[in-house]
Amino acid sequence: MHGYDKHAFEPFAVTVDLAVLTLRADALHVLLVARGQEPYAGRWALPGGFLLPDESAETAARRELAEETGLADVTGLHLEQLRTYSEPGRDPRMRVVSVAFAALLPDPPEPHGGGDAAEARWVPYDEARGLAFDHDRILADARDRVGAKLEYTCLATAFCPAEFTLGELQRVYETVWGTALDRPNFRRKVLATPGFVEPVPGAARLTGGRGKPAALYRAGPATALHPPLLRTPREGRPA
Amino acid sequence: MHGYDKHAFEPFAVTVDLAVLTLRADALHVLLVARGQEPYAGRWALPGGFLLPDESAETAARRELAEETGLADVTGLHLEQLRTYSEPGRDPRMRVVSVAFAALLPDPPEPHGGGDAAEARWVPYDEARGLAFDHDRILADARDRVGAKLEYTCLATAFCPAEFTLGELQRVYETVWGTALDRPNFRRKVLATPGFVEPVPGAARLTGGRGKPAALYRAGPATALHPPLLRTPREGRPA
DNA sequence: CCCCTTAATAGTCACTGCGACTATAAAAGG
DNA sequence: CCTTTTATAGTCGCAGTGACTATTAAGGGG
Repeated sequence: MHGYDKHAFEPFAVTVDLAVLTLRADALHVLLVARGQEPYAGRWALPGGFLLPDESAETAARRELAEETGLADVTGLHLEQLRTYSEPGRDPRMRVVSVAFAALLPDPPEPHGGGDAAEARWVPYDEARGLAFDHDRILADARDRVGAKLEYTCLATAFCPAEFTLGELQRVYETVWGTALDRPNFRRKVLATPGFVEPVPGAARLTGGRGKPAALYRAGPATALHPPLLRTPREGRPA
Repeated sequence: MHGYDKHAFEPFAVTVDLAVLTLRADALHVLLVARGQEPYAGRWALPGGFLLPDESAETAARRELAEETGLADVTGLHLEQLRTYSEPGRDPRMRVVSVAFAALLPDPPEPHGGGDAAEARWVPYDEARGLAFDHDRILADARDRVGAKLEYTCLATAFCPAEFTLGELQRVYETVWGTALDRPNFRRKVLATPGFVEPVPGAARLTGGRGKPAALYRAGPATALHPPLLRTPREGRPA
């Protein structure tokens, strides 16, 4: 009850764990670091670390994100608090309470070795199993949360660069959800939602693609989708 | 990271804070306790307390819920982890990291004095302002989360007793959302969602109400609402 | 240079879900 | 017997959307 002299309390170690997600080659990838020491030495784990004395969990998460990705500016990146994992046995050494975050990156930096991690790699989501601690669960929760928020928020643009085509935006949905979407219907829906995307004044993408050049869009001011873009899959996976 | 010998770490106090919500007289109420000591002595606060050494946050939250409500069995009650509040200045005495939960009660127990709280009261949500610490924000977050989850989950039944009428279920939505809903449309929507509610074999509520006796329903096995029950208000508040 | 492929964009059609509304049924109270 | 209250049944029309076809504009290969 908030009365420190009425109840003894145990000190806990508090960490943040980050599920850093991005899209590489039309597949959802997650940033993993190799553990160099026990426990779980040699296993892959989510990046993370301890809270410093004057940090909030959000501040610590953004600091870790900058360290691990090597990116100079992480201020614009979407950071989402998932939940806190506090089961007594989740770290075999001591009580560690961990606040988990999901981070969404538009352009993944190269397979780097930033921060103090021995090794860091982008791993396809489907191959990221057998992680250290309870990180399998944290990663699954991150994907669930992001997938759900795609339905009723404008979160998808967080996976896209500043200017993007509707095809790229659609591929975000298809990749995270693992379903194929009808292109004209997706287009109609996105453009009918005010503030979701806005066209870049006078531009079209030309020599890059194979087909007809697509118009470029920017993320709009809207944050919620009304009505939502519901997950109703067709049969196949995206080509 | 996660290498304890590479980085020093600060020990933190970890608490849980509970936004215990219920419906009394067609108004959303929250359980508050009066603080007896500094800081915020005399102010109202959300119930909560420290994690014990062998407890997860969920376990501690359920223990606190039982202590504060005085209920013998809290196993069936819905407990929802909101998020973790960890800003450095949120407790003036020391670093306290708090995992916040929302708890939903069907039948509120009488204005009790359970647990070790000096005084505990049910307070209408609209009058619960000026709480201690950052509890105003936690409470607002709780209401937002519950309101949002009513849209796309079957959470509303957590506010109802084991057997309830569709009118009671509708009043949950109207009270939490603060909007009036069309009764025939609500009924059609709920009954069209498989697994949301199921009729009690042979029962109807008789002498209690004023009008035609309503059929009784139980919560069904479904957990998600597809498609969702979107918040589209009419003009007035419920009578 | 023509044609095939690829991808973006435009448009159609029908069905579903839902908001708005009206009508009927079954109780209590005066 | 009437009014009031609440539950239940049903109707109508529109918006959103799934499924589908057509057209446009690029690149690549013969």
